Amino acid sequence: MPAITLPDGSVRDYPGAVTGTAIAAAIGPGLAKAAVAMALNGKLVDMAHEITADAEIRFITRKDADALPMIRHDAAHVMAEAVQALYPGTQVTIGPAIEGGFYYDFFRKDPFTPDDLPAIETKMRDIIAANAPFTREEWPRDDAIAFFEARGERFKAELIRDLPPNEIISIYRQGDWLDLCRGPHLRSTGDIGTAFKLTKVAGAYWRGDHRNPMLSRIYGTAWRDQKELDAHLHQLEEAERRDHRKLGRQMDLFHMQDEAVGSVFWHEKGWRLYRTVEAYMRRKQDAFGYHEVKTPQLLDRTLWEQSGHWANYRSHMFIATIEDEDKVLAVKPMNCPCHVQIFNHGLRSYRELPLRMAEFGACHRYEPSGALHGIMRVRAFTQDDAHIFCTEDQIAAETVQFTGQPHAPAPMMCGTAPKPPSNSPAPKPASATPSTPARAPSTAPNSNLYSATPSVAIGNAAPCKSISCSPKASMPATSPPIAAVRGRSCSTAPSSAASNASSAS
RNA sequence: GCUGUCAUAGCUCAGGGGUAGAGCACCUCAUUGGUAAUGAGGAGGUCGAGGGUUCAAUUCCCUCUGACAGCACCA
Repeated sequence: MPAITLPDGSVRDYPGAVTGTAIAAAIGPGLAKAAVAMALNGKLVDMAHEITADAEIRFITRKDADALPMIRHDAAHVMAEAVQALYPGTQVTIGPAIEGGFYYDFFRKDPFTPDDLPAIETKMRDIIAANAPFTREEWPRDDAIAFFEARGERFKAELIRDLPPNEIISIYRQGDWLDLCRGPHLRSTGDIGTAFKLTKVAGAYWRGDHRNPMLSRIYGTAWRDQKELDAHLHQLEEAERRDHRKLGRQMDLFHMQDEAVGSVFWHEKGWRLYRTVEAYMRRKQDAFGYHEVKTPQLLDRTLWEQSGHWANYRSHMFIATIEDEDKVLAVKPMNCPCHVQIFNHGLRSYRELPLRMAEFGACHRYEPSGALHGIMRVRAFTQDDAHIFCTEDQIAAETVQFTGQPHAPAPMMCGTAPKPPSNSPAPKPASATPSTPARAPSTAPNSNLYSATPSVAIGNAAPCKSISCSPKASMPATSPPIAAVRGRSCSTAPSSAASNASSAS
């Protein structure tokens, strides 16, 4: 005797199991026509889903935001049917909805090309026009595996085999075609509508692993109506107009050429912008108590062996040798070991901590050719890098301050810094006083000077997000353990710093 | 790196086995009231590089390099 509660609070009692379709029909023909799915106790399910217990339901129409991912997911199914109809022997794998659209990965000897898209799209429109209902079935696992294997669908069979043991194996049919799918789906292919477009083809590794076979992926975009589709396509055009590579050329800011792949030739106007940004960042980090340094770009391999970079990133490092010396140097891919060298130089006192060391470090990395992208992913770049040397006790506060800092209003004018708040661990950026001169960290042990640097690189490499700590060995035995908290992180610390370890994050 | 597409004038592109074309930009002259384009003329290219096929290659084939999209990577 399920009691169905509707969004308006009304309750309808049913003598037995009831489907969303029946409830919508009972409410009215308009809703019955418009409802394409329902939220059952907040979870999206098919209209044909049988409700057997008391529940709250809400119907989803095509106007509902929740309908959009379903439209896209269904479009992916229809695309897969179209592809298999047009290209027999093509194996299906997975096809999810994604932001802005959907894709489906296929396995096929000859990958798809953009020329194939119009035919597939036409076939999809036929399938949608046929308006075949989506129907759900639940199959025994072994039957499902046997079925897909018999059809030569080894990827699908593998997927089913790897599903958790208690997972229900559901199959969705649309006309003569079927696919393994968790659902839910719209009522029928016609519910997808016509506001979709296949956009591009691309390679993609099976299960996202480069050791696996390369699949052929087709991307599409799908929307609730033509207006939305047009708006989306328009947005893409606008984004293209604003592409930094295009603007860089139009505004004469920079260029790149084959003789220096992944490196930027800054023209006068571009370099002026660069310097403006750098000056801003330098003012900020001065004010936040960072000490700017400059370290070498070419360093002996022994240092990189110590740091662990040689073992982990050798294939991404540029190497330099000299004819009359038996030395191997590496162009630095990171600044970390260099900063540690400065910290190691001479005697240090815990009174200097936290010591925030910053550098506009010119780094080079041999990035994979396929990863290069304008001046966003390059092989030569300047890292706005920083390392914070501090006691274990200071790690939390430094980290909190660092991570909060990017959103803090700049508390300073050039050459000034905020007055350190009294010993509270959390920063109070908003209350910063802009007129207090910067304080040298060496005179302020355990102080709460604002820390952290805006971790933005100019012409950067891959994004770095983690914060890690490096133990440091050569401190006097009486001193507190030292940790290096870093803005832009590396996974390895100098191995010379083996003892006295304080580790975190 | 992988899959696919591509590489022709400064830019955006067309072309196609018989040593290259447009628009814009540029230069010259004329014009100069007019908000996305004044008129006339001119200059500008070893058709990415190297091989191969051919009487002949920018065009067809191969290799390489680079770009673009996605995937993988991203200290």
